[in-house]
Amino acid sequence: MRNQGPCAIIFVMLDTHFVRSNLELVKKKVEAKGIPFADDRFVAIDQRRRRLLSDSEELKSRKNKVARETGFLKKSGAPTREMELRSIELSKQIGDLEKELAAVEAEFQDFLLNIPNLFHDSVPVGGDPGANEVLREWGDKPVFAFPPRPHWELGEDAGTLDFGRAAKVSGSRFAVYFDGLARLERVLVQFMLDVHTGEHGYREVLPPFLVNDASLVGTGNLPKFKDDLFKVEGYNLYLVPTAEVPLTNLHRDETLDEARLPLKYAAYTPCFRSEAGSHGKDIRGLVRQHQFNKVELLKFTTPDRSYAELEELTADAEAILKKLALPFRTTVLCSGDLSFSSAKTYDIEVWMPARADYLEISSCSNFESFQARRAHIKFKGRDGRKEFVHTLNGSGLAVGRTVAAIMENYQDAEGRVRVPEALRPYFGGRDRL
RNA sequence: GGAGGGAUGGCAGAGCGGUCGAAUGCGGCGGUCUUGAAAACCGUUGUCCCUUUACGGGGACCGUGGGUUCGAAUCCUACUCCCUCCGCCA
Repeated sequence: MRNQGPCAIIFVMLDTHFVRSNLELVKKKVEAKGIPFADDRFVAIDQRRRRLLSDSEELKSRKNKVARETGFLKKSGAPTREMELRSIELSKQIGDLEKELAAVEAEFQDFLLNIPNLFHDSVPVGGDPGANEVLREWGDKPVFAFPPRPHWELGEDAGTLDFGRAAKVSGSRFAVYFDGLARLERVLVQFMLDVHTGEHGYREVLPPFLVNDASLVGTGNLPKFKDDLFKVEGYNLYLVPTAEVPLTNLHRDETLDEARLPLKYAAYTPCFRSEAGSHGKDIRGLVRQHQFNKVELLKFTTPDRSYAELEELTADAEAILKKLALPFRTTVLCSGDLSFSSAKTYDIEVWMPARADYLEISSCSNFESFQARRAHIKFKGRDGRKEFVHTLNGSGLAVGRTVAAIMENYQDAEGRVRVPEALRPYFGGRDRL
Protein backbone atom coordinates (compact mmCIF):
# COMPACT_ATOMS: atom_id res chain seq x y z
CA MET A 1 0.00 0.00 0.00
CA ARG A 2 1.47 3.29 -1.03
CA ASN A 3 1.06 6.10 1.44
CA GLN A 4 -0.16 9.51 0.47
CA GLY A 5 0.80 12.92 1.67
CA PRO A 6 -1.91 15.24 2.89
CA CYS A 7 -2.24 16.74 -0.54
CA ALA A 8 -2.69 15.11 -3.86
CA ILE A 9 -0.06 15.85 -6.44
CA ILE A 10 0.04 16.32 -10.20
CA PHE A 11 -3.60 15.86 -11.08
CA VAL A 12 -4.70 16.42 -14.61
CA MET A 13 -8.33 16.19 -15.54
CA LEU A 14 -8.18 16.48 -19.28
CA ASP A 15 -5.11 15.49 -21.18
CA THR A 16 -3.09 18.70 -21.57
CA HIS A 17 -1.98 17.66 -25.03
CA PHE A 18 -5.57 17.12 -25.98
CA VAL A 19 -6.65 20.49 -24.66
CA ARG A 20 -3.72 22.20 -26.36
CA SER A 21 -4.48 20.75 -29.76
CA ASN A 22 -8.28 20.85 -29.49
CA LEU A 23 -8.80 24.23 -27.89
CA GLU A 24 -11.84 25.12 -29.97
CA LEU A 25 -13.61 21.85 -29.25
CA VAL A 26 -12.87 22.03 -25.52
CA LYS A 27 -14.10 25.58 -25.33
CA LYS A 28 -17.28 24.68 -27.20
CA LYS A 29 -18.07 21.69 -25.01
CA VAL A 30 -17.23 23.35 -21.73
CA GLU A 31 -19.35 26.35 -22.59
CA ALA A 32 -22.23 24.11 -23.66
CA LYS A 33 -22.18 22.98 -20.06
CA GLY A 34 -22.70 26.59 -19.07
CA ILE A 35 -19.18 27.17 -17.79
CA PRO A 36 -16.95 29.84 -19.36
CA PHE A 37 -13.61 28.66 -20.72
CA ALA A 38 -10.75 31.15 -20.93
CA ASP A 39 -8.83 29.66 -23.81
CA ASP A 40 -6.49 32.65 -24.09
CA ARG A 41 -5.55 32.25 -20.46
CA PHE A 42 -4.88 28.56 -20.97
CA VAL A 43 -2.55 29.30 -23.86
CA ALA A 44 -0.69 31.96 -21.87
CA ILE A 45 -0.16 29.82 -18.79
CA ASP A 46 0.70 26.76 -20.82
CA GLN A 47 3.35 28.56 -22.87
CA ARG A 48 4.85 30.29 -19.87
CA ARG A 49 5.02 26.99 -18.01
CA ARG A 50 6.79 25.16 -20.81
CA ARG A 51 9.22 28.01 -21.32
CA LEU A 52 10.19 28.00 -17.62
CA LEU A 53 10.38 24.23 -17.59
CA SER A 54 12.83 23.93 -20.44
CA ASP A 55 14.89 26.85 -19.15
CA SER A 56 15.33 25.38 -15.72
CA GLU A 57 15.99 21.92 -17.09
CA GLU A 58 18.67 23.32 -19.31
CA LEU A 59 20.37 24.85 -16.27
CA LYS A 60 19.98 21.63 -14.31
CA SER A 61 21.62 19.73 -17.10
CA ARG A 62 24.62 22.08 -16.92
CA LYS A 63 24.76 21.82 -13.16
CA ASN A 64 24.71 18.04 -13.29
CA LYS A 65 27.61 18.11 -15.70
CA VAL A 66 29.64 20.46 -13.47
CA ALA A 67 29.01 18.32 -10.39
CA ARG A 68 30.08 15.18 -12.19
CA GLU A 69 33.28 16.80 -13.44
CA THR A 70 34.00 18.17 -9.98
CA GLY A 71 33.91 14.63 -8.68
CA PHE A 72 36.48 13.49 -11.20
CA LEU A 73 38.75 16.45 -10.49
CA LYS A 74 38.58 15.82 -6.76
CA LYS A 75 39.62 12.24 -7.28
CA SER A 76 42.64 13.29 -9.28
CA GLY A 77 43.57 15.91 -6.71
CA ALA A 78 43.08 18.89 -9.00
CA PRO A 79 41.69 22.17 -7.61
CA THR A 80 37.93 22.42 -7.85
CA ARG A 81 37.05 25.78 -6.32
CA GLU A 82 36.20 27.38 -9.67
CA MET A 83 33.85 24.54 -10.54
CA GLU A 84 32.17 24.76 -7.18
CA LEU A 85 31.53 28.45 -7.57
CA ARG A 86 30.00 27.90 -10.99
CA SER A 87 27.70 25.27 -9.52
CA ILE A 88 26.61 27.56 -6.72
CA GLU A 89 25.82 30.25 -9.24
CA LEU A 90 23.76 27.80 -11.30
CA SER A 91 21.90 26.64 -8.20
CA LYS A 92 20.90 30.20 -7.50
CA GLN A 93 19.54 30.70 -10.98
CA ILE A 94 17.71 27.39 -10.86
CA GLY A 95 16.20 28.29 -7.52
CA ASP A 96 14.83 31.52 -8.91
CA LEU A 97 13.39 29.83 -11.98
CA GLU A 98 11.85 27.04 -9.97
CA LYS A 99 10.13 29.41 -7.63
CA GLU A 100 8.56 31.08 -10.59
CA LEU A 101 7.75 27.72 -12.13
CA ALA A 102 6.05 26.46 -8.98
CA ALA A 103 3.73 29.46 -9.05
CA VAL A 104 2.88 28.93 -12.70
CA GLU A 105 2.47 25.20 -12.16
CA ALA A 106 0.01 25.80 -9.34
CA GLU A 107 -1.94 28.19 -11.50
CA PHE A 108 -1.97 25.65 -14.32
CA GLN A 109 -3.16 22.82 -12.08
CA ASP A 110 -5.85 25.00 -10.64
CA PHE A 111 -7.00 25.90 -14.11
CA LEU A 112 -7.09 22.29 -15.27
CA LEU A 113 -8.77 20.96 -12.14
CA ASN A 114 -11.60 23.36 -12.65
CA ILE A 115 -12.38 22.37 -16.22
CA PRO A 116 -15.39 20.04 -16.24
CA ASN A 117 -15.43 16.82 -18.19
CA LEU A 118 -16.39 16.97 -21.85
CA PHE A 119 -19.76 15.46 -22.64
CA HIS A 120 -20.23 12.55 -25.00
CA ASP A 121 -21.51 13.25 -28.50
CA SER A 122 -24.75 11.39 -27.80
CA VAL A 123 -25.66 13.88 -25.07
CA PRO A 124 -28.38 16.37 -26.04
CA VAL A 125 -27.11 19.96 -25.96
CA GLY A 126 -29.15 22.28 -23.83
CA GLY A 127 -28.90 24.72 -20.99
CA ASP A 128 -31.48 23.57 -18.46
CA PRO A 129 -33.28 20.41 -17.32
CA GLY A 130 -35.97 21.16 -19.89
CA ALA A 131 -33.61 19.83 -22.53
CA ASN A 132 -33.29 16.43 -20.82
CA GLU A 133 -34.87 13.64 -22.84
CA VAL A 134 -37.11 10.92 -21.47
CA LEU A 135 -35.92 7.60 -22.90
CA ARG A 136 -38.42 5.19 -21.41
CA GLU A 137 -41.12 4.82 -18.83
CA TRP A 138 -41.94 1.68 -16.90
CA GLY A 139 -44.80 0.53 -14.72
CA ASP A 140 -48.37 1.58 -14.09
CA LYS A 141 -48.85 4.50 -11.79
CA PRO A 142 -51.07 3.46 -8.88
CA VAL A 143 -54.65 4.69 -8.91
CA PHE A 144 -56.04 5.72 -5.53
CA ALA A 145 -59.65 6.05 -4.44
CA PHE A 146 -58.43 8.79 -2.10
CA PRO A 147 -55.92 11.62 -2.39
CA PRO A 148 -52.51 9.99 -1.87
CA ARG A 149 -50.66 11.46 1.05
CA PRO A 150 -47.00 12.46 1.21
CA HIS A 151 -44.69 9.98 2.93
CA TRP A 152 -43.79 12.31 5.79
CA GLU A 153 -47.43 12.59 6.81
CA LEU A 154 -47.88 8.84 6.66
CA GLY A 155 -44.75 8.33 8.71
CA GLU A 156 -45.45 10.97 11.31
CA ASP A 157 -49.04 9.81 11.73
CA ALA A 158 -47.94 6.22 12.17
CA GLY A 159 -45.19 7.27 14.55
CA THR A 160 -42.53 5.67 12.36
CA LEU A 161 -40.89 8.92 11.21
CA ASP A 162 -39.88 11.61 13.67
CA PHE A 163 -38.35 14.78 12.33
CA GLY A 164 -38.88 16.76 15.53
CA ARG A 165 -36.73 14.51 17.63
CA ALA A 166 -34.17 14.29 14.83
CA ALA A 167 -33.93 18.08 14.96
CA LYS A 168 -33.38 17.93 18.70
CA VAL A 169 -30.72 15.25 18.46
CA SER A 170 -28.95 16.58 15.38
CA GLY A 171 -30.59 19.48 13.57
CA SER A 172 -32.64 20.13 10.48
CA ARG A 173 -32.47 17.75 7.56
CA PHE A 174 -32.17 14.64 9.70
CA ALA A 175 -34.71 11.90 10.35
CA VAL A 176 -35.37 9.24 12.95
CA TYR A 177 -37.09 6.05 11.83
CA PHE A 178 -38.90 3.61 14.06
CA ASP A 179 -40.34 0.13 13.87
CA GLY A 180 -41.30 -1.26 10.48
CA LEU A 181 -39.96 1.77 8.69
CA ALA A 182 -36.53 1.42 10.25
CA ARG A 183 -36.68 -2.19 9.26
CA LEU A 184 -37.71 -1.29 5.71
CA GLU A 185 -34.66 0.91 5.29
CA ARG A 186 -32.35 -1.81 6.62
CA VAL A 187 -34.00 -4.52 4.57
CA LEU A 188 -33.81 -2.48 1.37
CA VAL A 189 -30.04 -2.22 1.76
CA GLN A 190 -29.80 -5.95 2.04
CA PHE A 191 -32.27 -6.57 -0.79
CA MET A 192 -30.38 -4.27 -3.17
CA LEU A 193 -27.02 -5.80 -2.33
CA ASP A 194 -28.46 -9.29 -2.68
CA VAL A 195 -29.76 -8.52 -6.17
CA HIS A 196 -26.61 -6.79 -7.40
CA THR A 197 -24.21 -9.38 -6.06
CA GLY A 198 -26.40 -12.39 -6.71
CA GLU A 199 -27.91 -11.52 -10.08
CA HIS A 200 -25.77 -8.77 -11.61
CA GLY A 201 -22.29 -9.96 -10.75
CA TYR A 202 -21.07 -7.13 -8.52
CA ARG A 203 -18.53 -7.70 -5.78
CA GLU A 204 -19.75 -6.52 -2.40
CA VAL A 205 -17.59 -3.95 -0.63
CA LEU A 206 -17.86 -2.31 2.77
CA PRO A 207 -15.60 0.74 2.56
CA PRO A 208 -14.62 3.39 5.12
CA PHE A 209 -17.11 6.20 5.62
CA LEU A 210 -14.38 8.80 6.11
CA VAL A 211 -11.98 9.62 3.29
CA ASN A 212 -8.97 11.89 2.82
CA ASP A 213 -8.63 14.84 0.48
CA ALA A 214 -6.64 13.01 -2.18
CA SER A 215 -9.58 10.65 -2.64
CA LEU A 216 -11.97 13.53 -3.07
CA VAL A 217 -9.74 15.17 -5.65
CA GLY A 218 -9.66 11.88 -7.49
CA THR A 219 -13.41 11.74 -7.93
CA GLY A 220 -13.73 15.45 -8.68
CA ASN A 221 -15.40 16.57 -5.43
CA LEU A 222 -12.38 18.66 -4.55
CA PRO A 223 -11.24 21.33 -4.96
CA LYS A 224 -14.37 22.73 -6.57
CA PHE A 225 -17.11 21.39 -4.30
CA LYS A 226 -15.60 21.73 -0.86
CA ASP A 227 -18.75 23.40 0.47
CA ASP A 228 -20.88 20.35 -0.20
CA LEU A 229 -18.80 18.20 2.15
CA PHE A 230 -18.63 17.67 5.89
CA LYS A 231 -15.05 17.81 7.11
CA VAL A 232 -13.93 16.33 10.40
CA GLU A 233 -12.42 19.10 12.45
CA GLY A 234 -8.70 18.72 13.06
CA TYR A 235 -8.26 15.85 10.61
CA ASN A 236 -7.66 15.45 6.93
CA LEU A 237 -10.87 13.44 6.75
CA TYR A 238 -14.28 14.03 5.23
CA LEU A 239 -17.57 12.17 5.60
CA VAL A 240 -18.25 10.37 2.34
CA PRO A 241 -20.81 12.17 0.17
CA THR A 242 -21.29 8.88 -1.71
CA ALA A 243 -19.66 5.46 -1.84
CA GLU A 244 -18.36 6.50 -5.24
CA VAL A 245 -15.47 8.21 -3.48
CA PRO A 246 -14.02 5.27 -1.53
CA LEU A 247 -14.86 2.81 -4.32
CA THR A 248 -13.18 4.78 -7.10
CA ASN A 249 -10.15 5.40 -4.92
CA LEU A 250 -9.80 1.72 -4.12
CA HIS A 251 -7.64 1.62 -7.23
CA ARG A 252 -6.05 5.05 -7.09
CA ASP A 253 -2.42 4.93 -8.28
CA GLU A 254 -2.88 1.42 -9.60
CA THR A 255 -2.51 -0.28 -12.94
CA LEU A 256 -5.19 -2.89 -13.47
CA ASP A 257 -4.96 -6.06 -15.51
CA GLU A 258 -7.07 -5.71 -18.65
CA ALA A 259 -8.05 -9.37 -18.54
CA ARG A 260 -9.85 -8.75 -15.24
CA LEU A 261 -11.87 -5.79 -16.45
CA PRO A 262 -14.56 -4.74 -15.99
CA LEU A 263 -14.36 -4.63 -12.21
CA LYS A 264 -17.82 -4.29 -10.72
CA TYR A 265 -18.36 -3.21 -7.14
CA ALA A 266 -21.47 -2.69 -5.07
CA ALA A 267 -21.34 -0.98 -1.70
CA TYR A 268 -23.69 0.30 0.92
CA THR A 269 -22.68 3.47 2.75
CA PRO A 270 -24.45 6.30 4.44
CA CYS A 271 -23.89 9.52 2.49
CA PHE A 272 -23.29 12.90 4.06
CA ARG A 273 -23.94 16.15 2.26
CA SER A 274 -24.07 19.67 3.53
CA GLU A 275 -26.71 20.58 0.91
CA ALA A 276 -25.18 24.03 0.80
CA GLY A 277 -27.20 26.22 -1.51
CA SER A 278 -30.32 24.08 -1.34
CA HIS A 279 -32.05 26.02 1.41
CA GLY A 280 -35.78 25.89 1.08
CA LYS A 281 -35.69 23.01 -1.40
CA ASP A 282 -37.42 19.75 -0.43
CA ILE A 283 -37.51 20.74 3.20
CA ARG A 284 -40.13 18.16 4.06
CA GLY A 285 -39.65 14.44 4.22
CA LEU A 286 -36.82 12.11 3.36
CA VAL A 287 -35.92 13.58 0.01
CA ARG A 288 -33.06 15.90 0.93
CA GLN A 289 -31.23 15.00 4.11
CA HIS A 290 -27.74 15.66 5.44
CA GLN A 291 -27.43 11.91 5.91
CA PHE A 292 -28.98 9.19 3.78
CA ASN A 293 -28.26 5.61 2.87
CA LYS A 294 -27.33 4.48 -0.59
CA VAL A 295 -26.23 1.36 -2.38
CA GLU A 296 -23.76 2.37 -5.05
CA LEU A 297 -22.63 0.53 -8.17
CA LEU A 298 -19.20 1.21 -9.58
CA LYS A 299 -17.32 -0.09 -12.60
CA PHE A 300 -13.78 0.15 -13.89
CA THR A 301 -13.67 -0.69 -17.56
CA THR A 302 -11.78 -0.28 -20.80
CA PRO A 303 -12.68 2.72 -22.99
CA ASP A 304 -14.11 0.62 -25.80
CA ARG A 305 -16.70 -0.99 -23.53
CA SER A 306 -17.61 1.87 -21.24
CA TYR A 307 -20.79 2.98 -23.00
CA ALA A 308 -22.13 -0.56 -23.24
CA GLU A 309 -21.35 -0.90 -19.53
CA LEU A 310 -23.28 2.29 -18.84
CA GLU A 311 -26.39 0.80 -20.43
CA GLU A 312 -26.00 -2.33 -18.34
CA LEU A 313 -25.39 -0.43 -15.15
CA THR A 314 -28.49 1.65 -15.72
CA ALA A 315 -30.49 -1.53 -16.34
CA ASP A 316 -29.08 -3.00 -13.11
CA ALA A 317 -30.38 -0.01 -11.18
CA GLU A 318 -33.74 -0.12 -12.95
CA ALA A 319 -34.07 -3.79 -12.06
CA ILE A 320 -34.46 -2.87 -8.40
CA LEU A 321 -37.41 -0.62 -9.15
CA LYS A 322 -38.96 -3.29 -11.35
CA LYS A 323 -38.67 -5.87 -8.59
CA LEU A 324 -40.27 -3.42 -6.19
CA ALA A 325 -42.95 -2.66 -8.80
CA LEU A 326 -42.32 1.06 -8.51
CA PRO A 327 -43.13 3.07 -11.66
CA PHE A 328 -40.21 5.02 -13.04
CA ARG A 329 -38.84 6.77 -16.08
CA THR A 330 -35.31 7.08 -17.34
CA THR A 331 -33.92 10.28 -18.86
CA VAL A 332 -30.66 11.29 -20.42
CA LEU A 333 -29.30 14.53 -19.03
CA CYS A 334 -28.54 17.37 -21.42
CA SER A 335 -25.15 19.08 -21.48
CA GLY A 336 -26.18 21.89 -19.17
CA ASP A 337 -27.54 19.53 -16.52
CA LEU A 338 -24.54 17.20 -16.43
CA SER A 339 -22.44 17.11 -13.31
CA PHE A 340 -18.89 18.42 -13.32
CA SER A 341 -17.20 15.05 -13.77
CA SER A 342 -19.66 13.23 -16.00
CA ALA A 343 -19.49 12.66 -19.75
CA LYS A 344 -22.97 11.16 -19.91
CA THR A 345 -25.63 10.58 -17.28
CA TYR A 346 -28.93 8.73 -17.12
CA ASP A 347 -31.26 9.73 -14.33
CA ILE A 348 -33.79 7.21 -13.12
CA GLU A 349 -36.80 8.90 -11.57
CA VAL A 350 -39.40 7.14 -9.46
CA TRP A 351 -43.05 8.10 -9.44
CA MET A 352 -44.15 9.93 -6.29
CA PRO A 353 -47.98 9.95 -6.08
CA ALA A 354 -48.34 12.71 -3.50
CA ARG A 355 -46.45 15.25 -5.55
CA ALA A 356 -47.71 13.66 -8.75
CA ASP A 357 -44.28 13.92 -10.21
CA TYR A 358 -41.09 11.98 -10.73
CA LEU A 359 -38.20 12.11 -8.27
CA GLU A 360 -34.59 11.25 -9.03
CA ILE A 361 -33.68 8.01 -7.31
CA SER A 362 -30.58 7.02 -9.25
CA SER A 363 -28.02 8.76 -11.38
CA CYS A 364 -25.87 6.58 -13.63
CA SER A 365 -22.81 8.17 -15.19
CA ASN A 366 -19.88 7.42 -17.39
CA PHE A 367 -16.91 9.54 -16.36
CA GLU A 368 -14.74 8.18 -19.12
CA SER A 369 -11.12 8.85 -18.14
CA PHE A 370 -11.85 12.02 -16.16
CA GLN A 371 -11.61 10.44 -12.71
CA ALA A 372 -8.98 7.94 -13.84
CA ARG A 373 -6.67 10.79 -14.79
CA ARG A 374 -7.16 12.52 -11.48
CA ALA A 375 -6.77 9.31 -9.52
CA HIS A 376 -4.11 7.74 -11.77
CA ILE A 377 -5.94 4.53 -12.57
CA LYS A 378 -4.68 2.75 -15.64
CA PHE A 379 -4.87 -0.66 -17.20
CA LYS A 380 -2.25 -2.60 -19.05
CA GLY A 381 -3.42 -4.05 -22.31
CA ARG A 382 -2.33 -7.21 -24.04
CA ASP A 383 0.16 -5.20 -26.07
CA GLY A 384 1.73 -3.98 -22.83
CA ARG A 385 0.67 -0.36 -23.27
CA LYS A 386 -0.82 1.51 -20.36
CA GLU A 387 -3.98 3.51 -20.75
CA PHE A 388 -6.43 5.21 -18.42
CA VAL A 389 -9.48 3.15 -17.47
CA HIS A 390 -12.99 4.49 -17.70
CA THR A 391 -15.00 4.72 -14.49
CA LEU A 392 -18.77 4.54 -14.19
CA ASN A 393 -21.11 4.62 -11.32
CA GLY A 394 -24.75 4.78 -10.40
CA SER A 395 -27.00 4.58 -7.41
CA GLY A 396 -28.58 1.24 -7.04
CA LEU A 397 -30.54 2.90 -5.34
CA ALA A 398 -30.85 5.82 -2.96
CA VAL A 399 -32.44 4.00 -0.03
CA GLY A 400 -34.20 6.85 1.76
CA ARG A 401 -35.95 7.92 -1.42
CA THR A 402 -36.88 4.30 -2.10
CA VAL A 403 -38.51 4.14 1.32
CA ALA A 404 -40.40 7.33 0.54
CA ALA A 405 -41.50 5.95 -2.82
CA ILE A 406 -42.69 2.67 -1.30
CA MET A 407 -44.64 4.54 1.37
CA GLU A 408 -46.41 6.68 -1.14
CA ASN A 409 -47.02 4.08 -3.82
CA TYR A 410 -48.05 1.32 -1.41
CA GLN A 411 -50.27 3.35 0.93
CA ASP A 412 -53.88 2.43 1.59
CA ALA A 413 -56.92 4.45 2.65
CA GLU A 414 -56.09 3.88 6.33
CA GLY A 415 -52.64 5.35 5.87
CA ARG A 416 -50.95 1.99 6.21
CA VAL A 417 -48.20 0.79 3.89
CA ARG A 418 -48.14 -2.60 2.20
CA VAL A 419 -44.84 -4.45 1.93
CA PRO A 420 -43.80 -4.93 -1.71
CA GLU A 421 -43.95 -8.56 -2.78
CA ALA A 422 -40.21 -8.80 -3.32
CA LEU A 423 -39.51 -7.72 0.25
CA ARG A 424 -41.93 -10.07 2.00
CA PRO A 425 -39.23 -12.69 2.66
CA TYR A 426 -37.30 -10.01 4.48
CA PHE A 427 -40.33 -9.25 6.63
CA GLY A 428 -41.08 -12.73 7.77
CA GLY A 429 -43.92 -12.83 5.30
CA ARG A 430 -45.65 -9.81 6.79
CA ASP A 431 -47.60 -7.78 4.22
CA ARG A 432 -47.96 -4.50 6.13
CA LEU A 433 -45.21 -2.41 7.68
C1' G B 1 -1.18 7.43 24.54
C1' G B 2 4.21 5.20 25.59
C1' A B 3 8.79 2.32 23.60
C1' G B 4 11.25 0.45 19.47
C1' G B 5 11.86 -1.14 14.04
C1' G B 6 10.86 -0.15 8.97
C1' A B 7 9.42 2.28 3.95
C1' U B 8 14.09 1.10 -2.61
C1' G B 9 11.53 -1.07 -9.50
C1' G B 10 5.43 -6.24 -10.43
C1' C B 11 7.32 -9.01 -5.89
C1' A B 12 11.64 -10.29 -2.78
C1' G B 13 16.02 -7.85 -1.50
C1' A B 14 21.31 -5.14 -1.89
C1' G B 15 23.04 -0.33 -2.03
C1' C B 16 31.66 3.24 1.33
C1' G B 17 27.92 10.99 -0.43
C1' G B 18 30.34 11.07 -6.75
C1' U B 19 29.50 6.96 -14.25
C1' C B 20 23.08 4.46 -9.21
C1' G B 21 17.58 4.66 -12.51
C1' A B 22 19.78 1.78 -9.04
C1' A B 23 23.29 -5.14 -7.87
C1' U B 24 20.95 -9.88 -7.31
C1' G B 25 16.83 -13.42 -7.24
C1' C B 26 11.83 -14.36 -8.70
C1' G B 27 8.11 -13.04 -12.00
C1' G B 28 6.94 -10.98 -17.14
C1' C B 29 8.25 -10.69 -22.41
C1' G B 30 11.26 -12.49 -26.84
C1' G B 31 14.47 -16.38 -28.55
C1' U B 32 17.48 -21.24 -28.77
C1' C B 33 16.63 -26.39 -27.71
C1' U B 34 11.93 -29.86 -27.76
C1' U B 35 6.70 -33.48 -31.37
C1' G B 36 4.68 -30.16 -27.37
C1' A B 37 5.61 -28.60 -22.48
C1' A B 38 9.02 -28.29 -18.44
C1' A B 39 14.14 -27.65 -17.39
C1' A B 40 18.50 -25.28 -19.18
C1' C B 41 20.73 -21.34 -21.81
C1' C B 42 20.76 -16.30 -24.38
C1' G B 43 18.51 -11.58 -24.66
C1' U B 44 14.98 -8.14 -22.74
C1' U B 45 11.97 -5.89 -18.90
C1' G B 46 9.87 1.23 -14.43
C1' U B 47 6.96 5.84 -14.51
C1' C B 48 6.19 10.88 -15.66
C1' C B 49 7.54 15.52 -18.07
C1' C B 50 9.95 18.98 -21.70
C1' U B 51 12.03 19.13 -26.58
C1' U B 52 12.57 16.98 -31.80
C1' U B 53 9.00 15.68 -38.33
C1' A B 54 12.17 11.72 -37.08
C1' C B 55 16.87 9.42 -35.16
C1' G B 56 17.65 11.61 -30.76
C1' G B 57 18.52 15.15 -26.60
C1' G B 58 17.31 16.72 -21.64
C1' G B 59 14.92 16.70 -16.74
C1' A B 60 12.36 14.52 -12.45
C1' C B 61 11.20 10.29 -9.48
C1' C B 62 14.39 5.13 -4.19
C1' G B 63 7.15 6.90 1.33
C1' U B 64 6.08 12.80 1.35
C1' G B 65 7.92 17.77 2.23
C1' G B 66 12.05 20.76 3.77
C1' G B 67 17.47 21.14 4.75
C1' U B 68 23.08 20.18 4.42
C1' U B 69 26.66 19.56 0.11
C1' C B 70 30.09 21.37 -5.83
C1' G B 71 27.31 16.55 -5.78
C1' A B 72 22.11 12.84 -1.80
C1' A B 73 18.66 6.47 -2.53
C1' U B 74 22.84 7.26 0.84
C1' C B 75 23.65 12.69 5.93
C1' C B 76 19.98 16.03 8.94
C1' U B 77 14.78 17.31 9.89
C1' A B 78 9.42 17.26 10.04
C1' C B 79 5.32 14.56 8.50
C1' U B 80 2.58 10.08 6.69
C1' C B 81 1.96 4.99 6.57
C1' C B 82 3.34 -0.11 8.03
C1' C B 83 5.28 -3.79 11.74
C1' U B 84 6.47 -5.42 17.10
C1' C B 85 5.67 -4.61 22.43
C1' C B 86 2.92 -1.98 26.56
C1' G B 87 -1.43 0.80 28.09
C1' C B 88 -6.57 2.16 26.95
C1' C B 89 -11.07 1.07 24.31
C1' A B 90 -16.11 -0.50 20.96
